Amino acid sequence: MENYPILFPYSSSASPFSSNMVKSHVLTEFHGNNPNGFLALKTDMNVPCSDVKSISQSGSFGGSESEEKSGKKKAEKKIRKPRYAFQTRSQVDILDDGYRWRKYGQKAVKNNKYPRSYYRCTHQGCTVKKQVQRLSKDEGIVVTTYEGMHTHPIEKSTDNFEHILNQMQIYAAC
DNA sequence: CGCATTTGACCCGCGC
DNA sequence: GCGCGGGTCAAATGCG
Repeated sequence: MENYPILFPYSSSASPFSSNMVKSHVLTEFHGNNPNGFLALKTDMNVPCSDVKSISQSGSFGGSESEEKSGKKKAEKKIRKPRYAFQTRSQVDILDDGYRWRKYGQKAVKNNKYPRSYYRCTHQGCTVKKQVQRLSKDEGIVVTTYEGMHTHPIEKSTDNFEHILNQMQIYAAC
């Protein structure tokens, strides 16, 4: 597996942010552009929550709520799901937000030498999806696109205070 | 043993 | 009607 040069010495496979090392790393990254440390994350979100733009293509995107993927008997595919794009500066594209994600696909993007990863929330009934893509132009830029909203509590273990702090700030941004 | 990840195949919408 | 691009599924594999 072609991993990234950044390795997590901690065994927390699901908690990239669990290590203070990562924290300081991210902090440093953000600090480069924002003097607010973690708060910079929100500042770094050039695309606020109001950036709900309609996705005119990919009907499958809007059909994950309660419809199957039959793709032939869809009556209300007009409801486009909002997409939230977060552009962050990080070497790691696995930006853990506290939820459990299961990767279900990976595709290479045109005009991009890096593949795009598709993740899905493993929570039952939760249809939230997210995709992570990094720009080939700037490998330090990672675009995380969230789709849908979580209707369940975060199931992250509380072994990370920094993580929770981070979460609160993210929510506060919205 | 259970679950997350991987990777190729398949499917669908759109443009030509 | 075919080809392309993008998205998702699903079986196999690896790992904790």
